[in-house]
Amino acid sequence: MSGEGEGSGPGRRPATERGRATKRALLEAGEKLFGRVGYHETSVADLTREADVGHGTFYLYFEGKKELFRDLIRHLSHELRSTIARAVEGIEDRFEVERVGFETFFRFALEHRDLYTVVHQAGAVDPELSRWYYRRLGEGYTEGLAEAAREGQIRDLDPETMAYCLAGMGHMMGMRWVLWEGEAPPASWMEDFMELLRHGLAPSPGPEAGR
Amino acid sequence: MSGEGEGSGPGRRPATERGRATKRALLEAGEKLFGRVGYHETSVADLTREADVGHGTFYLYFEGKKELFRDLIRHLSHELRSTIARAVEGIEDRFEVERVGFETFFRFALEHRDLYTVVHQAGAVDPELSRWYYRRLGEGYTEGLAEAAREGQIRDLDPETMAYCLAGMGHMMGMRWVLWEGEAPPASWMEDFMELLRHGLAPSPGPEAGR
Amino acid sequence: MSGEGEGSGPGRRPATERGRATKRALLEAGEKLFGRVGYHETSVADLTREADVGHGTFYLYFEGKKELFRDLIRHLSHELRSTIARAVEGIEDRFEVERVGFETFFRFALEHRDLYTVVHQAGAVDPELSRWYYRRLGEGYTEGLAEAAREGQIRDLDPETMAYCLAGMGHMMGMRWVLWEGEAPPASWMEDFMELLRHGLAPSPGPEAGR
Amino acid sequence: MSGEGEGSGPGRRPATERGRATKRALLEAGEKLFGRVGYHETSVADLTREADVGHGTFYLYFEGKKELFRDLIRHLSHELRSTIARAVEGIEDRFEVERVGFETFFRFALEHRDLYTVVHQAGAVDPELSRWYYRRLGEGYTEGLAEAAREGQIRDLDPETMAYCLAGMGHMMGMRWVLWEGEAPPASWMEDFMELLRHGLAPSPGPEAGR
DNA sequence: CATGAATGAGGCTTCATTCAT
DNA sequence: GATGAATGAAGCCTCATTCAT
Repeated sequence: MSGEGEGSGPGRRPATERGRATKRALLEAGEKLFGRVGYHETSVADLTREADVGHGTFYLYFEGKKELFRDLIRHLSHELRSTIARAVEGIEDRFEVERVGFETFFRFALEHRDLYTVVHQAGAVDPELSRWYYRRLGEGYTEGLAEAAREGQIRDLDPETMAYCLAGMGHMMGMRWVLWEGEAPPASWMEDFMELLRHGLAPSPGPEAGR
Repeated sequence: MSGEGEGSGPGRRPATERGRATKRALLEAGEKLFGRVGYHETSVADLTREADVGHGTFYLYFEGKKELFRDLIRHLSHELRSTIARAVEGIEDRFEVERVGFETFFRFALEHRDLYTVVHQAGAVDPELSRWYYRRLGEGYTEGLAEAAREGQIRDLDPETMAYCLAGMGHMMGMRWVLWEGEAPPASWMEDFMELLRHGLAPSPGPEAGR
Repeated sequence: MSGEGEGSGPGRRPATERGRATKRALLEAGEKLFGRVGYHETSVADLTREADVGHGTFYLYFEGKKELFRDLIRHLSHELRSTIARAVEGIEDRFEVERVGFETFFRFALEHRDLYTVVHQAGAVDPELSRWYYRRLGEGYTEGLAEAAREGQIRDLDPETMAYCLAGMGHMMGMRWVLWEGEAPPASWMEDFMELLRHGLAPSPGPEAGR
Repeated sequence: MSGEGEGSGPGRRPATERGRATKRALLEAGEKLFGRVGYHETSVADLTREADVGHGTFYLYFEGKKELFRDLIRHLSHELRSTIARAVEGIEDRFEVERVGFETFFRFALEHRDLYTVVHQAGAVDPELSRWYYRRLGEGYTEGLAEAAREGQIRDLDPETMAYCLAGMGHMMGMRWVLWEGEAPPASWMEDFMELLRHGLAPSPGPEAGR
């Protein structure tokens, strides 16, 4: 990944099946408690209690509280990106990619609401980590938009700019609906949002007038 | 504001000029330290040391660390909204309003970088407060877009949807540039961003002539 | 009085009428708050707020919180003793003296319930003061019983022993009724109590009827 | 016990032998320091220092200072009542029960002087707890006296009244001698006290006719 | 006489982390 | 691999008291 500052590595790797189960239980406890109660409001004792393991066991698998947090973010990042990638795989039309992509994103966020909430705390827990997360997301997005632009499917603007703008819209809508209301944005919002995208991103009209 | 739950009010109000200066010094210390070091990494002792007042003095003006934080957010919210309002006052063309508005926003964020960073921690400190902040911003924005839509200046979509989308773009661009790079988004980004806005928001062309 | 330990003196004496009123207000605040909330749970700030005077004003009249407490105890001690003395003045029969004395005591405690509660904290605030209070009470009581014994009105036992025993009964009854129930001991208790005083626990002999 | 309000239970129960020893050490420290220095004058740091354990260890076994205090009172209450009960077990004559009971009480108080002193602070630390303590004591005592009255061994008065009166005498004598002088009431006091119990204040009838 | 701002020592409590079993 | 007891640094907050106005 990138500079963690103190640097680390993923705690100890569990060797036995039992160990794996323990580590998983702790990660799940982290997802649940960090998401619902907050990182700073959750103590290691809370985590081990929730995971139903001994207090000291925690340090067998993580170097500290922050590392569990990082693991969670890394995990979410990977999961989210691959889930979306899988969902849009094979779709040719870029607008369809966007529609499906965002729908997948909102559904994912909703299904992993606790985990999604965790991301929103990243900046306050470890700015570097937050940066890494968004940059990573941005890179993939930029890539996709660049290709669509090359193919003339969308307006020929700086793909990174477009990526951050689109991501921002998704971010705010996710906050507004998934985080605050606990539901996906309603159809009407999705339609208007797509309308915005469509005209905003539509390639400039063509031969005679174009740009 | 809205329901804080425990709520309370802004600590004790200073009665003398000296008191006002002390409270101001503490607020400035909070802006600086919360912004640079982070809310959870800043102790009340750090604040009083920075403000150069006795430790106990803090509690004369604030009920606790969180209240100072809230004051800061409230202050920023007000300051930001009124700064933008002043900047776009009198401008007729909605796209010009957007351009100037966002430019003002980025400049403001850059000039109050510490304070701006504080907002990004709000969700992790007090979710309710964060909600209040964004909702407040969203309301004003929605209002403006609704009017522009009524006047036919922009596409007739749900103003709230548009408000959250635009705010999201600004949010992410602010993060990318102001927070990460310490500078305003470069001109090229602003241009592409406006292009996106312009076509996305442009009123639907109507049967005969489009634009 | 006796050894205060750090010794002191009654704060500053108010010189003007206004000063006297202020000091009185503070004493009343002390009676009320110490009584209802407790000595340790009451801060000087609470006292000045209740008395509606400036915070610093307190130290014009008292050397500290403890001194106000002492003043209260001294005052109560004097008031109680003189009230009872006045009530039993002129009564010849010792049993009547006891009856009236205890009734007066309970009524007094009830009417000055806050103040009475204050005494119960004395031991925990300043053991020396508590001792002084009880010893003072004991002395007067002992005196009275000694005289009654000399006159053959009551059994010829060590008057001090009797004094402490009688005081103990009153103390516990006061606790049971005044403190816990907020009312004077009911008539039935008073009767049985007097019966006990008069004849102890031995079953009434009644040569013919016994009971 | 009864309604503590916040109530809770006795901190965490130690699971190992080592834990039990630690908790015991803390309780003993509490008995000693609360007794000699006073509840409010004793800090948790004092307690852990005396018990020779780390500061944080305290909170493994108690929810706070007050809970240790409560444990102490509960413990004393139980200990005292069972000690007296054992001492008077099998004694038929009620006056002998009283004599032995009070002697046992004074001896107990003397041997656990620190702990006994703690009780005297209960009212100032937690009025509810104090009430509980005295009521509990009163109940058992009332019971015993009621039975003796039924058997015609003692005067037929309200047993509760008698219980509180007798308890009061013991209380005050305990204060006068155990607390203030550090010794049990001298034999002369005990004799006169028993005489009082037996016959009350009425003058002894004299050989022929009394008064 | 009165005030209220200011102070800093000191109390309570939490918690990440270590370690012996 | 697992545990839970132990720790002490560090944080938050209160408050009696002083002092300049």
